[in-house]
Amino acid sequence: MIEAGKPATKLRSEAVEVLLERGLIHQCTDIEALDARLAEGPLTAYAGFDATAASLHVGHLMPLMTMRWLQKLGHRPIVVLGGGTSQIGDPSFRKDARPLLEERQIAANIATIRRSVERLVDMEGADGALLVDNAEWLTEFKFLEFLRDYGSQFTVNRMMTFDSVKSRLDAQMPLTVLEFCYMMLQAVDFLELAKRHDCALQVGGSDQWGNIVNGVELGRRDGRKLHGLTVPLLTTASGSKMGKTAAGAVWLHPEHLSPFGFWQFWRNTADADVARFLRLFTELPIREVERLAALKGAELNEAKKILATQVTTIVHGPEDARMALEQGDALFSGEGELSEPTHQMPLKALADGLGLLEVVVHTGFAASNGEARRLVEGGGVRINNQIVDDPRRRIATGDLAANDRLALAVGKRRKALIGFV
RNA sequence: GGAGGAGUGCCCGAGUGGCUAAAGGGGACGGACUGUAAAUCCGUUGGCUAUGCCUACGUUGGUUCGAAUCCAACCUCCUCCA
Repeated sequence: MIEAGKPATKLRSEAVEVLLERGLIHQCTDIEALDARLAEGPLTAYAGFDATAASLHVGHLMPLMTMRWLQKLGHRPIVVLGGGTSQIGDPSFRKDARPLLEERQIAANIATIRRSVERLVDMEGADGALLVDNAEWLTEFKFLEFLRDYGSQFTVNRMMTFDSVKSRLDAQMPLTVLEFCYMMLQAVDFLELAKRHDCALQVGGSDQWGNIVNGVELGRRDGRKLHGLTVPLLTTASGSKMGKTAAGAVWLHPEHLSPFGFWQFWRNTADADVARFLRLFTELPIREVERLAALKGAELNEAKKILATQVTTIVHGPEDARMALEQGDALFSGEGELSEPTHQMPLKALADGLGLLEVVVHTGFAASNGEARRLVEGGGVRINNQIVDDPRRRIATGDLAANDRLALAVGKRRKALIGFV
């Protein structure tokens, strides 16, 4: 296996060229072979997402952007929703087992994730992207058959060499057979997609490398040439994992993070990250990316707005992006206020006695009551533009503006308008 | 195979019986400054139905009124010897 990077020979495919240029390639099983294959003609590629949370987050955006580029360049994406694998839980690089999800929960998560995915890849037409659920085939297997057909293709020896499970074994934490088999299932997914849809490439996060390699190897035993590609781990210039804020992940689904909150996240990008993020998360021509990245000082703020608006357009659509841009401008240029609610809470809650902390947590600006309390005590929380430093403060009808709305701000940049209905 | 050292909170790392939800640093978040940036300075940094309760110092058991701290076994990593 070749780790990453630059092919020794000249590139032949536009796809590899674009993905490299965009910074979307971290590792590849065989970049030259993939390049040659992509140059030959349309290829079918897949990226899988487990339904472990109710929404995708910005970390998932990179494989999805890869899918978009491939589609744009004439290839066909398949997005696999892990209705089957989510029942197992991927142990990769995890210190302990995930709590097992209920089937109902998985189904609900999948429905939400599906909506985000449908925005990101074009499902229309005969050549459109496919959206499939691996429960379709994984739940069909009979245990003995599965063991005989696939269990014989894997050795425990090989499986234990993967870093993704090694950490768990080293830490002497239990790794159940259930979890250990996850990589087999993902490998089988790949082979199944190869058989059903002639899929020959799997794209995933760098933590998926082991799972992907297993699929490629399984394919080889079946006489197929499959390829694997990982996107880089998303980090900020300051070196920390990105996509998680103190209060949690940056969700793609509007119910979990409002389009305005999403826009704000990108608008708040550090100077040093602007160029890289424009490459990774927008589809602006490289020439334009370079022009924007070259802006100096405060002018870079324009580039950040363009970044935010572009990404928001891709994820939430042009309408929401435009509104977010307008609200952002109004909010930070002068006395403007949010005009549309970013969050909803039941009006009834007021009567029952609604605490300020609860509201802060509800907006996602704090992950727990304790954190919300600290924010309030530190003078970082404002209601209707007034700093409120009493954590026991309750929200009453009198706090609401017209239309039963409450303006809440945490820090200078995070603002919400809560609509009570 | 033998001898020694180590495993701590998101990360690094101090702590060798109560004053330890655990020094210090990084990161993150809030405040000041600014360009909704960076750097700098100040503050905060386990959870909860909260004058209390729960969870946390590799794992499991033990000693003790009381353990991250002592004992035993186990697991993993490092160094030295064979």
